[in-house]
This record gives sequence, C-alpha cells and structure tokens, in this order.
Amino acid sequence: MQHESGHDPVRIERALQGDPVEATLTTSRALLGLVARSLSETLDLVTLPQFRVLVILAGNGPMRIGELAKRVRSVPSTFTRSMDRMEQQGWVVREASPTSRREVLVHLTPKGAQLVVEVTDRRRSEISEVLRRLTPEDAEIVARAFAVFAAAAAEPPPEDLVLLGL
Amino acid sequence: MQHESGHDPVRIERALQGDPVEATLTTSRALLGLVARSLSETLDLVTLPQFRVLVILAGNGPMRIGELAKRVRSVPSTFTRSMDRMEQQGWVVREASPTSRREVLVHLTPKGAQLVVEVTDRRRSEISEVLRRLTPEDAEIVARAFAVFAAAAAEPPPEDLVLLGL
DNA sequence: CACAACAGTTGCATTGATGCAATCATTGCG
DNA sequence: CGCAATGATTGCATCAATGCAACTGTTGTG
Repeated sequence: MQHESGHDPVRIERALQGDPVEATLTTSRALLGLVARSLSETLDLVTLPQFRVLVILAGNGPMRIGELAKRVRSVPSTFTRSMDRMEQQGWVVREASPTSRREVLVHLTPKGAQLVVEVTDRRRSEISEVLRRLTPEDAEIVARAFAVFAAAAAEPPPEDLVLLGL
Repeated sequence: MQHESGHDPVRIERALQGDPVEATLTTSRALLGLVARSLSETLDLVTLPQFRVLVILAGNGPMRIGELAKRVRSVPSTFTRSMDRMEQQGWVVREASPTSRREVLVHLTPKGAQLVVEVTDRRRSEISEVLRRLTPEDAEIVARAFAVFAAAAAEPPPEDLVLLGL
C-alpha cells in the first residue's frame, strides 16, 4: 500500500495494457489535481462551502435562500449566517423577491461571478495545456473517449458535485 | 452563464464534434462526481482535512508529525491538535521515533487504513460500473485514451491533491 | 559543556460551519 | 377574518481548523 503518489510502474503498465479501471483511476487523479490547482488560489478568498454557493448561483441564477440551503445540504439557520458573511464580503447580495415579501433571493455580485469565471478559465487553460502536449491524433482519440465516458457516467447529481464544489 | 449543471446541449455537442477541452471538462465533472460520491459517507466520519492525512499516511507509511503538517500546509500548532482529535478517535496513533526522542511518528491504525481502502474500493467499483455500460470496444478506446491523457497530464504534485483529499 | 537549532506541545484568540429551538413577518387557506 | 404553514432570522451552543507566541525537551555543534 506504499507509494500511492508518484508514478507507479505497475499502475501505468496495467493502464497501457488496457485495464480500464486503473486507467480511469489514474486519469481521475490527474484531473483532480487539475481541478484542485484551478481552485487553490480561490480558496484563499472563500471557503469551499462558500465557493459551492457561488457555483450554484452562477449555474442557476438568483435563488431563494432556503432553496440554496437545501442544495448545499445545510439548514436555514446555518445558511443565513453564511450569507451574512458572503454578503459582507461582497460575493452575493440579498434582494427582496418580486413575488413574495417573505422570500429573499440571493444574487451573485459581479465580483462573485468573476470568481467563478476565473476558476473555470483556469481549469480550461490547464486542460488545454495538457492536450497541447498530445499529437493531434491523440487529442482526437482523447476527446472521443472522454465524450464516450462522460455520456456513460451521466451527469453527476448536483448534490454530489456540491460536496467538492463543482 | 446559466446552466452550469445539467446536460448542456451545447457542451455535449461540442464534445461529440471533438472539442477536446470541452470533452475533458465534462469528463472531469463526471469523475469529480464519482470521487465525491466515493467520499460522501466517509465525510460523516472524518473531516476532509483529516481524510487527507489518512491518505498521505496510507501512501507513504508512518511519518513525522512536522513533515505531515508541512504536507497538508498546516502549522505545527494546528496540526498537533488535529492529531489529538484523530488519535482520540482511533484513526492514527503517535509513536516515539526510533531514531530521535524528540520526533514523533504518526502511524495509521487498522481502522484508519480501512477507511482509506473503503473509499478507494468504492471509487473503483463506481468506475467499473460506468465502464460496464460501454461496449468492450469503447472500453478499450477509453482505457487507451485515459492512459495517454494521464501520461500527458503527469502525476499531480501531492500538494495539489492534498487540497481535495486524494 | 554551553548554546543554538529543532520537534513538538500548549496558551490564547479567531473564524467558519453546524444545528436545535424560539421568534418574527408573510402568505395562503378554510 | 383567523389561524396554520412557510421563509427567514436570531439566540444559543458546539466543534474543527487556523496561526501567533511562548515554552519544554532533545539534538547537535562549536
């Protein structure tokens, strides 16, 4: 069980020989590293739970505070306070709902939206860089394979993604 | 910017047309969901920072407490207390170093090792399940492509992985 | 031997998240 | 209208993580 990190000759061997599970595991670690890197600067500014909120808002537009709380598996009391902090730091704003005066909608501020964009951009550019190291033929193979895999994996339910923030 | 989650027709289209970056992004989300799921039960037992520690120990064997702290970008004072908690809960044990009496080595307990194994197993089996949905030919393509990608991406530095816990 | 460097712990203070219970305002329904 | 349900906030209380500064013990070096 030693040597979980570092190029493990056995694992690579198996991957090249075509053990799909091992290849997928290795790739998932590579992608995770990439995701983590894309997030790392950002996590100096917001916490992971906070970033999840930003991502959800970026993806779905303004949302009721309770609905948002449910999405991140939090409870209203916790979440109200979390919003206090995030609003104070300028990532989001509370606004009265146009339909009901007891509902409060949370909006992303430009600053908050920007943060999410930066992470996504960073992620895209990191991916590009990896792909640039491939021959065009390999890149084509990879793209096709990824599309196939992604289709089979199905879009992960938001509750799962929320766990790690995107 | 709407609709970050959910099947985005545009993104899938581009993936199928062969935009490698989009395909990779989609796949990374799928894999992230999978990783998150493999972790979700476990995070009821330990925190993410704590799980990182378990993973590092599982991969490298017993380690000095300061070295471990450095790995997770923590400081000794923080880390001592984190070890207190983890030791009390039976995930790790402190043991005197055989070489120096001022050093303290942290060992994984069987219980701690087990936890890491469970997560990895869960991840493997989730991956298997996705791959089972592919035709053998597609699985072969995927395996080959993943191996290629993983090689190009290079093993992520441990500091990056540490950020998300494996 | 003496003193500096090192490894780890402890005191203290702060922050973010968590959640139960109670409260306030609003809404919708009988 | 009146009252129950709803949405959000507030009052606790707790816990994990963070990190500076001071301190204890150990090692190694001049």
